[in-house]
Amino acid sequence: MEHVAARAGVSRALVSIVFRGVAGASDATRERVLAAARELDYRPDTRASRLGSSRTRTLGVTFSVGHAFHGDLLESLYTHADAAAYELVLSGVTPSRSEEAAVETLLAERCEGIVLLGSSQSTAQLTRLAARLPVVSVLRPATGDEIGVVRTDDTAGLRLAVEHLRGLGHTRIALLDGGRTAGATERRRGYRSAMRHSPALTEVVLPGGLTELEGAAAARAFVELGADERPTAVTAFNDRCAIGFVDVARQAGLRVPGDVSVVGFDDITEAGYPHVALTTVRQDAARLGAAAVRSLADRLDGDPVAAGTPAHTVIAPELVVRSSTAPLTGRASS
Amino acid sequence: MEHVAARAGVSRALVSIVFRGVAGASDATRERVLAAARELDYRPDTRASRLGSSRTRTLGVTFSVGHAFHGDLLESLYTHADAAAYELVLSGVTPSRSEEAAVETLLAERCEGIVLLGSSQSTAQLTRLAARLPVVSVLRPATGDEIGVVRTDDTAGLRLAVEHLRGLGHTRIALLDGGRTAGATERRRGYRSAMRHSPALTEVVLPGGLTELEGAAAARAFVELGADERPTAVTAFNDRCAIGFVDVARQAGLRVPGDVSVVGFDDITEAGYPHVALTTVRQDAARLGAAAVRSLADRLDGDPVAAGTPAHTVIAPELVVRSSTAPLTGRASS
DNA sequence: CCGCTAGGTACGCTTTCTTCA
DNA sequence: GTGAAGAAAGCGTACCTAGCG
Repeated sequence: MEHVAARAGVSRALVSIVFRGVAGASDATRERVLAAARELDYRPDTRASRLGSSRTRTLGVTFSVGHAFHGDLLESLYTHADAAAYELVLSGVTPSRSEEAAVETLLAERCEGIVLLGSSQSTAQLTRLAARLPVVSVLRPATGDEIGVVRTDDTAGLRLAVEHLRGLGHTRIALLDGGRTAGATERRRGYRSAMRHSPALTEVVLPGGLTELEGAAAARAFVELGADERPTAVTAFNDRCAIGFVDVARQAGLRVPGDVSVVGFDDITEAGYPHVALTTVRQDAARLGAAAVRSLADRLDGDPVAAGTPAHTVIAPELVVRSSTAPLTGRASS
Repeated sequence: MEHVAARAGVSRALVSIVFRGVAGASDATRERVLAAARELDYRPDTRASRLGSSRTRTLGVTFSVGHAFHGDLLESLYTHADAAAYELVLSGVTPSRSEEAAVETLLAERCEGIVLLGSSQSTAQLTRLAARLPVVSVLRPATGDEIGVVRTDDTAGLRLAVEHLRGLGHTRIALLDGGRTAGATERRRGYRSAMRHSPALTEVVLPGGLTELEGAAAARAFVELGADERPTAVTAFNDRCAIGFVDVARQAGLRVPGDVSVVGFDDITEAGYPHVALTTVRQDAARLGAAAVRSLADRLDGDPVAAGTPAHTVIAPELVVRSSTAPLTGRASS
């Protein structure tokens, strides 16, 4: 920094002013400083700047590595954090690296707030963490006043799915359940409430899960059902589960959507590929990420309204109709 | 830190010694300090520790968010960095956040070395970066003495695939090419050299790519080929491409492996699912990650042998035979 | 020699102050 | 009033030295 100051013929304080982008330097000087920095290949040391200032302006994020939808969320988080003048520090969760460990490193980095993507921590753990610094849980509903929540209206999402299938004439509609995964309870509730809305509908809940593997297993169970009692439509916990289901159903000779209509959840990139063309309930990654950053930024930047109990932002899902669903035909099963 | 010292009845220097895990404190004191820290919920500030010491003991990693195989690599990197007493700082690449930007933030964090996963930077950029600090490119071959490379032997991988198919009696074997992606050139070379090994083999190169989308497109082109000239086997750029190909081929009425055998590359988790059961060339994520960390650690920890030209580590791939390949039958096409 | 204290400097910045043109 | 210099304190550690029992 001193070298840059010397080269630009200014004081070190000026260099600091220029790099922080605050007022106090003329455009000419600003350009001179930046030129000197470029020539010396200098860039401010983020460790030192965070130490020096009272604020670190850093948000921590835990995410599951290799999780497609988390990738979409990260993209949105990067964009909105940048716009709000925050930096992101990432901490990955892997089969051998727990979410707790990931959070530990974020705390040691002294980030000011934490975004948890699809957290699997207990409410007690979340509450303890939220007592320490602002926390927002994305995709996972959480109780407690201290913790911000940003999620899709899962219940409404499943209602959309069921309504869509009912509108196509289906009455026996199965749910591929998500078990104890984040959001699964809400989706089950949405399914049940939509199904009970009309007495003509028959509920069938099959164990599903997060991945194609569980969708495939569910499809095998589905095929085992006699043609008479077999549902004519299925709404899955998520897209990957739906895709696994479709694969195995087709391998077993069922036509999709001819014999069974399938609806997913998330709208991951793959769902939109022409050869997949999965009808699904879209979660809006862009808005989820924006809301997560806003939740933390509002609290950190001292918005007195937000300072109290953090809001629970629930974003409306959207049904995306593609080619995995079709009207019920006379012969429901082959 | 001062509070912890006071609570444990020791000096600040002792607290530092305990948390750095260096010699100079008795076990009893060590326990007392840790207990005090636990009670006060104290943990050392990594920003400050890195500032204070001459070494940051930090490795930067760029990766593509949502990329399944990068997730596997990250897991391995976390494990081995930890073992080598380095911390990892992650910087994600997204459609709207370039690899250059990702590297910038890593440099500003003052990490001591950089791991690039599937870099798409030019050789000139890589060379410039490598002149600044130790760099290792994983999955992407790179020329230049300054830059470490850790990759799978892509050429050998495609030879394995072709040999496997030839051993099953196939002679018309197509390649779904990866274009300009990292490693594609090497795989193409492996394909060509293996095919030319035997005059009986007929080369067919179709444009493929990284995702199911491109595999699906290749399958459409494949189906268009007359049954006579249509290859009986396909080796794809990677698993996702292979999976897209299989999906569309089956939708078009071709049997896999009855009418066409398919080999992938990578061995992503999905390839091993029973309903997918893709024969593929496995890249060993665990060893790739280990080698990447070792490459940097050797150079950083002053191993005089490694200090010169960093090694190019090439890891042997392994053929994993599942159910997407079968012997050529009398009627090669339906 | 070990375990420890006490006090210092260093790290690379931020931030605030006063001063000057 | 605005742009800038220069000084000084501080951030939370690491690390060193001197010294004590």
